[in-house]
Amino acid sequence: MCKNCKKYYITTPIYYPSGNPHIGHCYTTVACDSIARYRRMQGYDVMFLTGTDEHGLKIEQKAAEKGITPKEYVDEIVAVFKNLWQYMNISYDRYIRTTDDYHIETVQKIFKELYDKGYIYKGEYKGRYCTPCESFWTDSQLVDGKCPECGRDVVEAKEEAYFFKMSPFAERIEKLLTETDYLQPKTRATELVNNFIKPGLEDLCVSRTSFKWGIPVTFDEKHVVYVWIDALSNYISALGFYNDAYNDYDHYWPADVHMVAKDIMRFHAIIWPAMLMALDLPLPKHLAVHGWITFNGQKMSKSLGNVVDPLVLGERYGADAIRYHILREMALGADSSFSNEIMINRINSDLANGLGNLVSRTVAMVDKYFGGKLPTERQAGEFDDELIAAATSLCGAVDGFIDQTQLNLALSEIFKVVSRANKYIDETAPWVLAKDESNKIRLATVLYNLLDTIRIISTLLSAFMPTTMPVIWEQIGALENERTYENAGKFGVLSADVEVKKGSIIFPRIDVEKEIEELNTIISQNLPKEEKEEKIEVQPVLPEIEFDDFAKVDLRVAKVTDCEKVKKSKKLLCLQLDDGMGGRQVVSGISQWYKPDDLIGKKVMIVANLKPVKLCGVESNGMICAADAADGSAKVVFPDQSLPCGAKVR
RNA sequence: CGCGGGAUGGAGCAGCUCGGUAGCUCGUCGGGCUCAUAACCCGAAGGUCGUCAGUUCAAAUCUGGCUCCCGCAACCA
Repeated sequence: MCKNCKKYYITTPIYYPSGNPHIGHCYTTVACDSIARYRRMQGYDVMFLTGTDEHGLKIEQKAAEKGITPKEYVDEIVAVFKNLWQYMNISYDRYIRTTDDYHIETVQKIFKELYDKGYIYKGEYKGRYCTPCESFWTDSQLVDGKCPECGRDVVEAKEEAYFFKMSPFAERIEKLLTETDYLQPKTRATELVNNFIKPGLEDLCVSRTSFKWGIPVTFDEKHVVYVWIDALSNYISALGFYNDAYNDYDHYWPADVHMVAKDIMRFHAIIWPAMLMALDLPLPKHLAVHGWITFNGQKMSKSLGNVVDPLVLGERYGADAIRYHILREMALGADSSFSNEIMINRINSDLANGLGNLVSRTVAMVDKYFGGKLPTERQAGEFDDELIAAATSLCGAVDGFIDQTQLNLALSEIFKVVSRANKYIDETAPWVLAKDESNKIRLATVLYNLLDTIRIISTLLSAFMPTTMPVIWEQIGALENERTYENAGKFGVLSADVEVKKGSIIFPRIDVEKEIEELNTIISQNLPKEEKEEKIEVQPVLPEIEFDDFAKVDLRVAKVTDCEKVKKSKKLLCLQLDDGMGGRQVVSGISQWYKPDDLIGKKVMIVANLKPVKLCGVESNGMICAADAADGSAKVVFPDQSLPCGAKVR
């Protein structure tokens, strides 16, 4: 490692291993990997960190379901993650697990320091408590004011908890978001400021007593550290901050880039800076936020059966093709759609037709016209300058986009040169030159220019597609000292008598229709299996009640006379009902599954004597009976449509 | 009246800061070429730039109203 070089520290989030990795995990990781590789190529002393966030209630529960310890459970999944990263050729320097001893040590020390400094204080977490279940619920989780798990009464209760005081940092954080280039893209800054900072930063609950699978608070053993301080600290514990496992904190911190998906932007944009401020540590330089990968327009979801297994795709098309596709498709900040068709078309047009074919035809001509080895004489000609200019200026353009973490644009620049080179072949028509022996020198020049352009392209692309570029180097005869970053801005680097080696096709063209059919088959094969497995977990029957208890619930039949979406809400429909008693208005959270027209005119069952409440400012007098479907949606329970409005259900 | 982003040829996007021939990729159609992975190159068709009004000699671009989408927050009683 070069001591004089500038350092570069880049991180992915640490992923939560409550399930296997999917293509979304791949995006962040592949993007970071590409940047890390590019920086290394530029001569930076790079530290590239990834890992897993292994504590918490959900892991504890998942492990219990399988009858193994939480550690055994995460060990299994972490192996899957690491296997995928190996397959995708991820060059991380360090892999942190929050269950590692040194991380635990760091978190405990940080927690204590924040406590000693007065930023963490012991307080009370107020909520509704169900004693038999030993669980806290928020008001919104309660079902009819009772425990959603056992249906028993809950009591207003307080749980002891530690809180992190964030308000002292509000002003500095607001400035960080609005006045610096910390957040990329910056468009999201206003959103954060308006939603969280302006209303006043609330103190953050940073410990729990309700589960055990976490890092114990050293000075109060019944508490475990809750996710924020545990997970976010990984970025410095991995460097040896407050532990002896590593000792390069001083060298690498602050991070140059934390890359995250938009769902965890908030924690990295507000809580993490607040923690660092409280600890008096320097802040990371950039937070790069990218969007979701959507599948055929829908958000990825297991129940939709659209979770794309990166390994399956990789086996079919190669890890680099997958890497290329997700990097090329995803713009900083925006969502990007993923579908088999988009991916295959992209691979075909850019990789097979564009780059792969360029290499193939160039090498084939050198082989055919010169037996694989170029003569050393040259003769410049028309079109050369334009190609050379495009090739030599490429490196600078790519640098610029890498600096802004705009990898899709960097790739776009590179492929413009691929196109330019293909055009150059048409302009110079080597096959015509080859017909006349007197043009041999010119022909050699044209082919040399092409080879050297490919050398530049493939050098720059090697950060993005590390597996296949060496194959290209092999074919165009680029030696190790020729395919360096320094040479990416220069022309005429390949030796004059360069020798090519015809090889296999680098990116085979994919038969779109056939392939999509096969992928659909794979997906549909997986679907029924998943659906069977996903038969809903039948909730345990609630404790016995007396008839009198049931009689308290007044169920009625009512007809939907009108129905509309509650504006500014995603889930709520506002229904006007004819209940045979003059009508009433009910709000119901089924907007995702029912359009107003689906319900108007239908008769439904309602709970008629529920205490009225306001939802999103709209009054609701009762509730529509609905049941959970296997796919997680809700379905309204429709009574016999001939029943009169107001009929009592018994 | 919670906050923010968006609506541009069939699809996906750029252009809007600093008004003045509407650009790119894919797709479609026509032509060229034959070195190459039926790939490559050239050309064409296709857009009243969401809607209504205003400012202006001139608006995709500036101003205001409206409609619809998408995030965030809140909300499945």
